[in-house]
Amino acid sequence: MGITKTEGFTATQIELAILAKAIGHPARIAIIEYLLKTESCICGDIVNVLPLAQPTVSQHLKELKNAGLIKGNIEGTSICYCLNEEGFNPLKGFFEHINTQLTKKECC
Amino acid sequence: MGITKTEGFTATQIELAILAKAIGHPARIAIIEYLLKTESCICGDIVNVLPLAQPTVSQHLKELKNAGLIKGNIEGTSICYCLNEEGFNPLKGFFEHINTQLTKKECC
DNA sequence: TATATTAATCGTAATATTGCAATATTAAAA
DNA sequence: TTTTAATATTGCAATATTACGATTAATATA
Repeated sequence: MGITKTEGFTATQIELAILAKAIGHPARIAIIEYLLKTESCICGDIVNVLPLAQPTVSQHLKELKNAGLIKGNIEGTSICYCLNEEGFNPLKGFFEHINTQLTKKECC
Repeated sequence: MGITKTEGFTATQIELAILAKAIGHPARIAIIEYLLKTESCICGDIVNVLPLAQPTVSQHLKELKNAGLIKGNIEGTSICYCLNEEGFNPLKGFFEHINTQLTKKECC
């Protein structure tokens, strides 16, 4: 079907899935890494860094923005994108949870 | 196109994307959570916990297995699935990296 | 051996994603 | 006001994903 069933899952599970899915593309990983290492929150030269056409990059930026992982500020003709710290919190918590639980058990 | 371009991205970026994508579905989040909290690595009753049909669950398990996030051991007619600790390391590292880098900068 | 039981696989319909060319939009600069 | 520059949006085509019924495969058990 291509459509993801949501009934029967918790809001947290759905939220985590949406966030992980947003990160689940090399271009979007690359964008996050770029925004992480750039001093000033650089804008549209993200396009020059990625091996993708401008509309495609714009689309990926939109998805990260929808997921709440980045935010964009208009600055003249260009737009300053940067990471949204709080956006990462649910996933951060999830991995911390995995980390503490996993060490307690050994099976298979 | 639906096909993800990989040329131009680093192996790490592609690896992280594949892992994040594998986690990017409520059912697969639910499976991970279930395996985390279950003492013994319980098997096919994962199907009973999820609001999805057995073939669908089987498919999700396969994807988690392909990504290296879980492993399965045959036990008679049933299969014992459990988390693969090392499989989470790349993402764990990625989020630690984000965490340390993010606090250093404040913009937008 | 016949029969359950459990889980994987196949086939398929519905929908989502990815990528890009073409075009539109927006705001600065000339 | 025209032009230019930077981004977003639209409209596809190609491919991937999701979900499930039907079936198969594999192993216990009677």
